[in-house]
Amino acid sequence: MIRPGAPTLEDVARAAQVSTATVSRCLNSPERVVEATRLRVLAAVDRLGYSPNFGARALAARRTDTIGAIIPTMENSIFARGIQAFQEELRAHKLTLLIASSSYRPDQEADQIRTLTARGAAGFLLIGHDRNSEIYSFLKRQGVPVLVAWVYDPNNPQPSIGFDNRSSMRALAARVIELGHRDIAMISAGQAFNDRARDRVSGVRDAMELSGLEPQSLRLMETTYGIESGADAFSALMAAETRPTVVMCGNDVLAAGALKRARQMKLRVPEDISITGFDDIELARLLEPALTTVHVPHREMGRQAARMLVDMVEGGAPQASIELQTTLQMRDTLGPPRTV
Amino acid sequence: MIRPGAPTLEDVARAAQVSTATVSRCLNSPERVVEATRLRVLAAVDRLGYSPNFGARALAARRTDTIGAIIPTMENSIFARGIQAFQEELRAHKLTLLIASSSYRPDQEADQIRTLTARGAAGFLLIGHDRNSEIYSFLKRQGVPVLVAWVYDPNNPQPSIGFDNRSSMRALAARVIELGHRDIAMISAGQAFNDRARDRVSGVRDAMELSGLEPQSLRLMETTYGIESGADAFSALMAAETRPTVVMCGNDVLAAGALKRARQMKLRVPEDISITGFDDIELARLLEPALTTVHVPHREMGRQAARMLVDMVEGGAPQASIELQTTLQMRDTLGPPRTV
DNA sequence: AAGGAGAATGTAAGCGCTTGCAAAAAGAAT
DNA sequence: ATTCTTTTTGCAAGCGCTTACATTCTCCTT
Repeated sequence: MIRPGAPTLEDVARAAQVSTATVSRCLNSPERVVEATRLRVLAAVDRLGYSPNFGARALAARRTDTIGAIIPTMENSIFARGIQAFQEELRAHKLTLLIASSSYRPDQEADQIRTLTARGAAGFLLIGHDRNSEIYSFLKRQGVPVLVAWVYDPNNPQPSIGFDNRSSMRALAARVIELGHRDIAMISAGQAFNDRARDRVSGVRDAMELSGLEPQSLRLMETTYGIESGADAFSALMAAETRPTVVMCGNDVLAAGALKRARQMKLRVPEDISITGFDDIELARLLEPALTTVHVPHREMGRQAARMLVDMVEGGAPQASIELQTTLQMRDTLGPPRTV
Repeated sequence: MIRPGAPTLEDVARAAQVSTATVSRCLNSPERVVEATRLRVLAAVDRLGYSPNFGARALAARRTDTIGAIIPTMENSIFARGIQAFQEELRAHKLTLLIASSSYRPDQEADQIRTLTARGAAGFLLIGHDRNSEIYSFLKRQGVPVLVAWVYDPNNPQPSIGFDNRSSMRALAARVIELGHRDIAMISAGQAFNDRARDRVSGVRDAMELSGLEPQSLRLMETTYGIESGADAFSALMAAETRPTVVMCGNDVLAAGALKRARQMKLRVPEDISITGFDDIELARLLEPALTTVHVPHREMGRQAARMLVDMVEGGAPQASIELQTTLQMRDTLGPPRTV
């Protein structure tokens, strides 16, 4: 795991007959070097195939220009669009983004945070508030600011940018109830260490309560993330004596699984059973019938998150959380219940 | 972009009343430190929230334990599964993977290669052979080995692991022709700097030639990557005087777009028009009707790629390319042509 | 109790880079 | 020409860490 021969600044300096300081300046503030010299140096850089050593540079300059982000999964596009926008905006600020994924596991997330910190992350974008307080204190001691995304919680002192998962889901559930559904089931991702999942469940219960339904009557199925999990949870729900008339899913991936299984079971959607999602990923429009879901402004969130985090890292000024609005995306998987 | 207060090895050493060498040993080869000392040191590490500085460590140890991978896109799951397996296998070898994406652009890929090299990548996984030779010579001068994946080309001296895109597509096209299709259209990703796309087109032409069809009669539509692009290309193809009876797509994402547009145009698949894909990503099974495509053993490829690359980085022994087999995944979007 | 082997720890050099300061070179003004 | 600026370049310290080597401490052996 060694790179013995890689050329160094000194090699370039020797080849160009200048000092290492001059080479360094050529690379970092070219205007401070007269053209003749600069050309000579850059030629040497090219000829030798020189590549600066980031570690050494960061060490000497005490600056890394690096931001870290840890997302629960890269396997699907739930976070892809937002992170893409985040990265683009960071690049405009000449910052590099280091991405890692945690597979929805708190321990892995903690690991990745340490790894990226070691590698110079000067600020972090993390998803959701829920995590061990040790991580926050570690980051505080390291002097690394954290911005939480995909949620908005004005009551949490930790700055965040995102949307109100609870009220968003409440709005969708209200629409569901308005259509006449009384027997509601829900497939949720694991609620431990996942405030988004919890809030979405609460949102459904809120709506039930507001409409005079018994919140406890919600048939809740908790499962791991993934299409197959969603499908299996759907089967379990449908195995009940009296079937629900609607299955609300905590996200589009679970909904895709539910929909797939519904088709396998020859159930017509939405005539026999309604299904809803959350996130509005690209997949939602491709499914047949197209998925009714909650649209989240991912790109906007990513872009604004980058700006906020840059401010936090540079200015150190405490940032106020920002709330983004979601919208109901009515498509074809939600209809009135069969017998109303 | 500074982290002023972050504790250093020296801070820990002082707190634990030992030398920095001992702290370093505690962290890297704990068995060389007597337990009493070790406990004291680790306690100090914990108390201070110490995190090692990767750059400094790499500098001193002349070792980075880091591998880089550059994939064309993270936006969809074409590469996700393979890279996931790749990463898991690397982790088993105590190596960290740094991932970057190039948006299918050679210049961005070159950039990312330089960036990750600077950050210590001791080996690279790259997709496909096609790239500027300068990049290869740069990497050679840096002493960084490269493994090419997602393709298998025994004629290329560069070691690779993957499958034969050309013969895989030929097999699918042969099946298409066997079903009676004579009027074949194809939607391909851009062929410039993309040997996979080129090979897949060649594969279709091969099959046509073998069956006595004129390869030049293939109606080829080249487009950028993405669902919408696939949909638009499909529209363009269908605007022709005499419509093709089958549209073969260079990958599943384009096929998803084509299928979506076909539905919008009220065409029945496969009765009115057949559509095929390539890759067999998760989406292929979710589409309605489910997509006929070529299955690629992504996980296997990722795992084996990791093993090969580790060998290359450690042993330096030149590796022989490995071929993996694809299989036809017949599902529901391919049928006989309408009038046969 | 002395000597020696082996284990535990410390000392200090140096990895490749940036940057404050000083020196040298190049113009500008007299 | 001479002096004064201003620009361009070099010198050298030091960023946080690992590791070869030197030193000290333990614990046997005799």
